[in-house]
Amino acid sequence: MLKEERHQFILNEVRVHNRVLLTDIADLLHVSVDTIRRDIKELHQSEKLKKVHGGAVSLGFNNYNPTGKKIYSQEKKAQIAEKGLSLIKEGQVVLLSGGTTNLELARRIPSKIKLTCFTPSLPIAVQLLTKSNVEVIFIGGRMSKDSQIAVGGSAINMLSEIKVDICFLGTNSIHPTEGLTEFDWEIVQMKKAMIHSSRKIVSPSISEKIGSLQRYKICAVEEIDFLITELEPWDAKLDAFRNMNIQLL
Amino acid sequence: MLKEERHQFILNEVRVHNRVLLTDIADLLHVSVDTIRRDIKELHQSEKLKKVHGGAVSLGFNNYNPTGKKIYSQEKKAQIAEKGLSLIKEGQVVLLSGGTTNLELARRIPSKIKLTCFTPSLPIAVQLLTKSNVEVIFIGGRMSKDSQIAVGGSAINMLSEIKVDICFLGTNSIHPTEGLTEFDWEIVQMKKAMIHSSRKIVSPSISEKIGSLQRYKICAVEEIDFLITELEPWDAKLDAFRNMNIQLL
DNA sequence: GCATGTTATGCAATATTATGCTGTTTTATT
DNA sequence: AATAAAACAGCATAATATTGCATAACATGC
Repeated sequence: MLKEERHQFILNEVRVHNRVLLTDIADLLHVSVDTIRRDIKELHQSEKLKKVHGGAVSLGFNNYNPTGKKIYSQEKKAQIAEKGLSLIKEGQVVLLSGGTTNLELARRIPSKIKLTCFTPSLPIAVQLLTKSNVEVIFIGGRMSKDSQIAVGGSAINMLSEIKVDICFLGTNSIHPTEGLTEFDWEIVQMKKAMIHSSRKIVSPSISEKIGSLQRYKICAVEEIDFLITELEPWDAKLDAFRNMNIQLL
Repeated sequence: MLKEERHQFILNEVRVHNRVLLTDIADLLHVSVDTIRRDIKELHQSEKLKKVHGGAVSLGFNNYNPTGKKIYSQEKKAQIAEKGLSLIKEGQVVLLSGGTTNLELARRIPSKIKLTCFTPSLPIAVQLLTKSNVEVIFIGGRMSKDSQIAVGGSAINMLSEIKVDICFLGTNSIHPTEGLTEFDWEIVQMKKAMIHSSRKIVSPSISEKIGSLQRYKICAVEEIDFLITELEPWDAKLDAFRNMNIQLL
C-alpha cells in the first residue's frame, strides 16, 4: 500500500470518526505503528489533522452537543453526512432541519465554502455559526424542548416566505409506500413547510429507519429527490426505492 | 479513549450542566478520579473551565465561545444577574436581549418558575431550554456571527408582533444625558424594537460602562425603568441617574 | 546491468507520557 | 474541633514517542 493511500485512509477515518488510534490504524492497514506514527506526524505538519498522544483528532474537534445525549449510531450518521456534503455547492441556499445526522453534516461543512443556511434547529445554528463564510438565518418560533427546534405558526410562517435550493430533511421514518412519517405533530407541520420551501429535498436516513412507520405522514417518497443512507447505493435494502425518480446515495 | 476526547467530554458536560463533579465524570468514563483531576487541572490552566473543590464549573456561561473572546467582569455580571432575578415574577412574559450579563441571568432562572421567554440570542436560548418550566420563543432571523443574536428585518418584524411584561436589555454603553448607545447599527435596530415590545425596560450594566458612549443611540435614559449595576444603589457613581424616574438596583 | 542516492519501513533501545495507587495534607462541613 | 471528602505528592507500571540504525524498495544516471 502506498503512503499516499494510507494518508487518505487516515484522513478519512479522522473525518468520519473525529479521532483515530495509532494502534487501530496500524492493525487495519497491516503496517507497523511506527509507520502510522510517521504518517500522522506528516499530516500534522501539513495541518490536516491534530496529532495527540496515542492517535490523532480532527482539526475542528469539538463535540458540541447541547443536550449531552449520546448520539445513536454516530458513525453511520457521519458517513451519511459525508455523502450529503457532496450535494452542497458553493453559493447555494440550504435549509437544514433538526436531527443528529444534520448536525453531523453541519459540523462537516468546510469553513471556506460560501453558503446561506436556514435552520430552525438550535444546535445546528450553533454549529453553523462557527463557519466564517456561512450566513446563518434562524427560523424562529416556539422552541420544542426535546427536539430543540422551533415549531409553531411563527416558524411555519417564516418558512412560507423562503424558497431555497436544497433542503436536508432529517428523517425519522421512511417507508417505500407510506412515505416519510413522524410521531410529533408539530414537527410534521414544520417538515411539511420545509418541503414547500425547497426546490430539492434530501432525505438523510440511516438504513434501520427504512421501512419504519410513525403516526403522522409528512410526505410521499416521490416528493424527495435524494435518499442518503450509510449503505452503498446498490444495496438490496434500497431496492424498494428504485424506479421512483429518487437518486440513491 | 484519548485524553483529548476526555477533555472534550468534560468541557461538554460543563457547558451543559454548568458544573461537574470529578467523581461523576470518572464514573461515566470509567477512569480514576485522579485522571479526571489531572484533566481538569489542564483545562483550568488553559482557561477552558474553572476548577473548584470537587469538580469544575464553567467560566462564563457561554463557554462555547467560538471566537474565543474573554468574558469580562464575570463576577460583577453574576451579581447583576442575581439582582435582576428579583424582578422576574411567576408567569410573566420576559424578553432577553443578548450579552453575557443576560446569559448569567438566564442561567440563574430557577427551573421551577413558570415563564415565557422571548430572545433573539442563541446562547441564551440554549441556556433557557434547560429550564423545564420556561417556554422559550426564539426571535429568528439572520444571525450576527460575533454577537450570536438574530438581527435584520425578519427579527424586528417578529418583535413588532409581541408585547411582553419586562425586557432585560443588555447594555453596552449608558450615559446620563446621551442615553443608551451601541456601536453596531443592526443591534441598535433590534434593541429599539425590543424597547417598543416591552412594558418595562431593565438595563443591566456593569459600572464601568456608565458614562461611556458609542456611535449610535438606542434610547434616552428616561425610557428605561430599572438600572441594575453591581454597585449598591446609593453609590455615588450612580448620582447622575437619580431623579430620573429610574429605579436603581 | 550496475552503482549510487533517496525514500520508506521496521526494529530496538531509550525517553516521555499517561494513568492508577498509596499515603499524607488540605479543605469544606457539621 | 471532628470528620469525611477531596487534593496533592510521589511512585510504579504500562503505553506511547523518539531516536538511531539496518534493511529493503525504488529511482536515477551512467
